[in-house]
Amino acid sequence: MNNTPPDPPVEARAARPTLAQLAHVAGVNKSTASRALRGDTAIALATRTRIQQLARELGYEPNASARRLFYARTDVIAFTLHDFRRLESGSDPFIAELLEAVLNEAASHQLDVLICRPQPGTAELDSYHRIVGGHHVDGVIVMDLRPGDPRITYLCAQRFPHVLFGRSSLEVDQAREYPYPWVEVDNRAGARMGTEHLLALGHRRIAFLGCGDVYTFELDRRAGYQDALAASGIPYADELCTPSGASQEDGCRLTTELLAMADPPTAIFAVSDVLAVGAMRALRDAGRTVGADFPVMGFDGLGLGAYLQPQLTTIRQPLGNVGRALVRLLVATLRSESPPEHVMLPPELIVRASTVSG
Amino acid sequence: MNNTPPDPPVEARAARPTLAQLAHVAGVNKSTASRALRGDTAIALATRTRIQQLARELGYEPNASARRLFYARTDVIAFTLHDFRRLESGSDPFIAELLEAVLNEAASHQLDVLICRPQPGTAELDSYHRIVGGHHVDGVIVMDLRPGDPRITYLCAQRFPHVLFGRSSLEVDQAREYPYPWVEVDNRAGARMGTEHLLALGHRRIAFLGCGDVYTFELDRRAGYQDALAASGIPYADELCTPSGASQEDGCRLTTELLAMADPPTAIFAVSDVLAVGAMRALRDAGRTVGADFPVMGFDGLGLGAYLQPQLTTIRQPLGNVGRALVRLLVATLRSESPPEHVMLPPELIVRASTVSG
DNA sequence: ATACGAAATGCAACCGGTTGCAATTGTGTA
DNA sequence: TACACAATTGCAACCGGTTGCATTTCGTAT
Repeated sequence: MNNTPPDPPVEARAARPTLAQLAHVAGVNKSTASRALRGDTAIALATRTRIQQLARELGYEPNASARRLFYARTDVIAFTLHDFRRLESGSDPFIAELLEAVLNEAASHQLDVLICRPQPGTAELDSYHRIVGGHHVDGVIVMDLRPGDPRITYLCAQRFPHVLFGRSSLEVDQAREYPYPWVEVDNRAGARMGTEHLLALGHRRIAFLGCGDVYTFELDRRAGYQDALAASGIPYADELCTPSGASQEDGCRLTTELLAMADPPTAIFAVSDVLAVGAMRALRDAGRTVGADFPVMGFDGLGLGAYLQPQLTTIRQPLGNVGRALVRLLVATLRSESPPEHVMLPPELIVRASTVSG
Repeated sequence: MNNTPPDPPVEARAARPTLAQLAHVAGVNKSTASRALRGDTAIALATRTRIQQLARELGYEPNASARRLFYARTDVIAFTLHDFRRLESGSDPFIAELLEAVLNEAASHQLDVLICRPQPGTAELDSYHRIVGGHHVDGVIVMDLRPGDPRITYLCAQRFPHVLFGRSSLEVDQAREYPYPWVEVDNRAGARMGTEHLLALGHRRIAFLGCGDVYTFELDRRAGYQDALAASGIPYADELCTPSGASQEDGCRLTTELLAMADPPTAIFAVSDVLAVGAMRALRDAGRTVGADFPVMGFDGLGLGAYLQPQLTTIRQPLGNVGRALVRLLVATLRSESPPEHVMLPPELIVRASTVSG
């Protein structure tokens, strides 16, 4: 039984032949082989099938770099992460859920996806220069936009195909159509809906837990929060809206500070589920009970919200739809099929035990 | 103020010049420009700085495809996902945590990362043929191995650089050194540790909740489970080890079936945290209390375990270390610096409220 | 002034595919 | 048998970098 010779487990290296080698074996010219493989009917059927068969036998695969060089096209798109984004489920599952949808949709368009995180210690735009200028990819998905985002400026100046998740600044986009597609969740309406939910529960001092006013999505959510207050005739209190940071720890810390105020808030609207988790921890540590007693709500609608105790009320972003739309619109732009589409998706209020008792 | 002309927001397309164009502007030959940009001291210092300066002004970036064609190297590595893996935090945060570490480590080696999910409806190996044969990437990270995994066979036959997270079959690797690096968490020891924890709590009928015997990691964990039973003189009961599937729902369903047995288990060891979550739900639905009363433990040590109510006892895999090691070893292989390293990392038992009461 | 070696730059081929066009072969018709 | 024309296939240039080697330019020693 076990008398197989002690070969190394790797066989002699398979040749992975080039087109020239394949053609040589087939006894035809490189160009003939190329046409045969692409199914060009100018090549006689017999020759065509013979070469295709041979290619299969030899395991021929066209060299991607050579092809890309000729076509000036890579069939790869980039998914670019901002510095603060983390994939780990503990800190930022948001990206993971979005990426999942992007990967699936990209696969169905025969595109590969390159994930780019800015190199630590380099300027933010460096990776864009390299990736975009060097034609590493055909298009870019950009998220976590800020007003006047320099990445957008660069991509537009280069006329490089891209799609935004979000918008870089309200003013510009309202004045004239942005010449590239974007997908956005109506953050303002969502935040208003969430704040109204807390107002309907009878709360008047509602803290707005943000991560800092840098990002457009936060500005929009803050505006929605203010809309809701104004509609109820409640004055906006700046001390209830101190920014914290993006992590759970930040949310926990700021909530502790809020509770120590002379006139503390009676409910918390967090700008993300992750911050809400931190707020819940702070409240628990302070001996408070999260729920109808002291409501906390998040924003994003991540899967983890359903695991929490109590389960988290949140504004769900349809990240699956967002991811699919991003890729679909980017593909349309690459094919320049049509003027850029701008998609605004509605968020959804999910009421759970963290704001109302079971 | 607002009297700026109604230009389109994109400026005239920046040229993104080629090397030839750059050289022409500089009044030198293509080859001189190339050498100047790479800092070749054969080029006079004055010429060199002049060309570098010009390149900066024109925003020149070398074309990646051309460079890759010449060097037969892409500086991209592939992270290949198996069919059943999902990134969403609700279903499989495992990948997200691993990927996070891989991305960071890759960035520090100046490598880009391509994420590959097999195209739906195509043979498993198709994406490997395309990516590997077509030189899309320099190396591949492979995970979710099965005994006799065809991907491994292919990669070895092609002598294509790769690194495994896990091993494809115990027998082969024990008989002789695998010629490529791998990183593994000691699944067998981990599962034994976990099972012993449940045994120490006095349990004798411990269910092993698996996702099917396809993957090596599960076979190893099952072996560790059996080791622990054997060491305590407890007979292995096949009916307590029915496989379920990979999702929460699978874990929930199988647990419900287990509870309906004539002689049901009194504790559950799940092969993954995700399955454990499903088991906990089934128990809650059945009116049982998870904890000292009916312990449930998982495997993986994902961040979500700390959010659960009760918090989940688990065997933590050091996914950060795994990810860093995978990239580091793959890079070493690409540089063929040294014979392949094989790294075995110890898992860690994290005892929380799902097996012992607070 | 002449020669000579070093310094600086240019020429051309190459990486592996693709394609316009020319050249060859083969078929049908006058 | 000769000729027109279609069907096949080959030649060569190109995509945008890189590099071996030849060539030019310069400073310096004789």
